[in-house]
Amino acid sequence: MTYETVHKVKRLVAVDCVIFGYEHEQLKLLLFKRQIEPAKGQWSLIGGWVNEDESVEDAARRVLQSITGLEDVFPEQVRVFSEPGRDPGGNVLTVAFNALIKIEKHSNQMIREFGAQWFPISQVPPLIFDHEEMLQIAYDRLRLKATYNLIGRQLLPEKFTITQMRRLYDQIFQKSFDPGNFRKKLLSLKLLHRLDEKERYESKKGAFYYKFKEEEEDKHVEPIFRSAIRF
Amino acid sequence: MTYETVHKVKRLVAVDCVIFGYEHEQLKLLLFKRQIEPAKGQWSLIGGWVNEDESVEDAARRVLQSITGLEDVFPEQVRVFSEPGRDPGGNVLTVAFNALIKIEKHSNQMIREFGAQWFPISQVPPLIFDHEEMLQIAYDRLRLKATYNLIGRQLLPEKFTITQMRRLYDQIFQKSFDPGNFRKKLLSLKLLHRLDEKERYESKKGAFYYKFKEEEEDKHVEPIFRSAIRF
DNA sequence: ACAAAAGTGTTAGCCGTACACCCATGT
DNA sequence: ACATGGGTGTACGGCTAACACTTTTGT
Repeated sequence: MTYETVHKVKRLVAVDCVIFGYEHEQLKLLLFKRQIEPAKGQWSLIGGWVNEDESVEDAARRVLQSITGLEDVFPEQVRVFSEPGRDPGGNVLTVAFNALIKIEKHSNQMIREFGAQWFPISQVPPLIFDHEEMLQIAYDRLRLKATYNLIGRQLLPEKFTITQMRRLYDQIFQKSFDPGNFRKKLLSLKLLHRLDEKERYESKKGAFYYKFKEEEEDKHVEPIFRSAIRF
Repeated sequence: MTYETVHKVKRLVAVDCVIFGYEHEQLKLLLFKRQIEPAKGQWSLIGGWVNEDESVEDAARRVLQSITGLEDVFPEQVRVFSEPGRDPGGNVLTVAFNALIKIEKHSNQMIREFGAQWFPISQVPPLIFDHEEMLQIAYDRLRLKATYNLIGRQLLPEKFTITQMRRLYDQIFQKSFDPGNFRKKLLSLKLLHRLDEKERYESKKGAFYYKFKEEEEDKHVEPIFRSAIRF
């Protein structure tokens, strides 16, 4: 440890996870009642300390696993927040992460244990410290990603209809995409393949289920809709 | 300091700056001969430790100021690199930053003092540790930014011709933009205003100088060219 | 028969790209 | 006069957005 011999300043390093989920045709955010002082009992993003010999990605995965019980989450860095005084409890450098979660899949018991609650994205309560700024930036990043990648694999069920995907995009961008145009654009990407099975509850006619093609993991695409870019 | 009472792991935190410049119609990168072990004498990005009670942005600005003598640099976060073992000298978490510099403006004396050298972006030597990955990601980020913002204010002289701006974009995207189309697109953004003065060296006819409008600082625009997005 | 969502078709307009072409001027 | 980059014009193709229209089927 070459650098240890000279005295260098070390910092407390944390991760904060912005956990998005999708349920009842609503984009939701998972928030927590803070367990420790300061600001105990107020709503916040879920965070955790980064251990020695651990990457921030691993720390985020560890935190997400402990909360949701899920192993297959893929947290993505948003950015670092390190203004002195951003956390009244100490000089903490935190790395914000985005995570997408299937709400129905995770353990609700864990959630209850941690005093957590899903909030519709349009009805988020006041948050501690700079967490509202973090959320704003994380949400912007999610929309940017949704513009250039077809997201939904981690938010929708394994098989889903075009309409379900459209409703998800409606939620993310807070607008209504044209059903016909959305369908054509989506299928033109060739990232999905149709199953021989129909969804029969949402419409009389029934709508074919689709799945993501396995091989097209996170493929970078042209903007889904030009108008979606603006925000 | 609430969190200090319980023992928490602290980390060495550094910043690494990816410094882009533009000179002789070439996009360049400022690299340094590393002054300390390990890997002393090899090429690297310039880095620095983050002090207590200092944001990573402030640390990046401080490092850039100490190297270039410039006060008005606006480092932008790229992302965190924190894999254990990424730096053989110790367990260092580093935040990568992009910075754009007017090459002719900064103090060359400082540069010499630090064993620094400008490299054309296409002729970068091998770098230490994970700095090549950092550069790759930083460069991708620069191109993304150049797609949605008109950059150049910090790379070109105060007044410049449309052709000079086009050559900068040619360099950034490693392609040749069509002169006529680039001109029309650029002017349609209405981010520049024309001066009553002409550049007289590069062509017989002479080309009007343009300046950035002061009020349009970092305005978010539609993609400059659709084809520029792909990379 | 009607409603309601699935799915297809059509059209107008915008915009990117390619490329032709004139302009101004120093040699 | 001619070469050179500055600057303008045009035309084609592809895509978006708006919306009409057909299909299917449960009630």
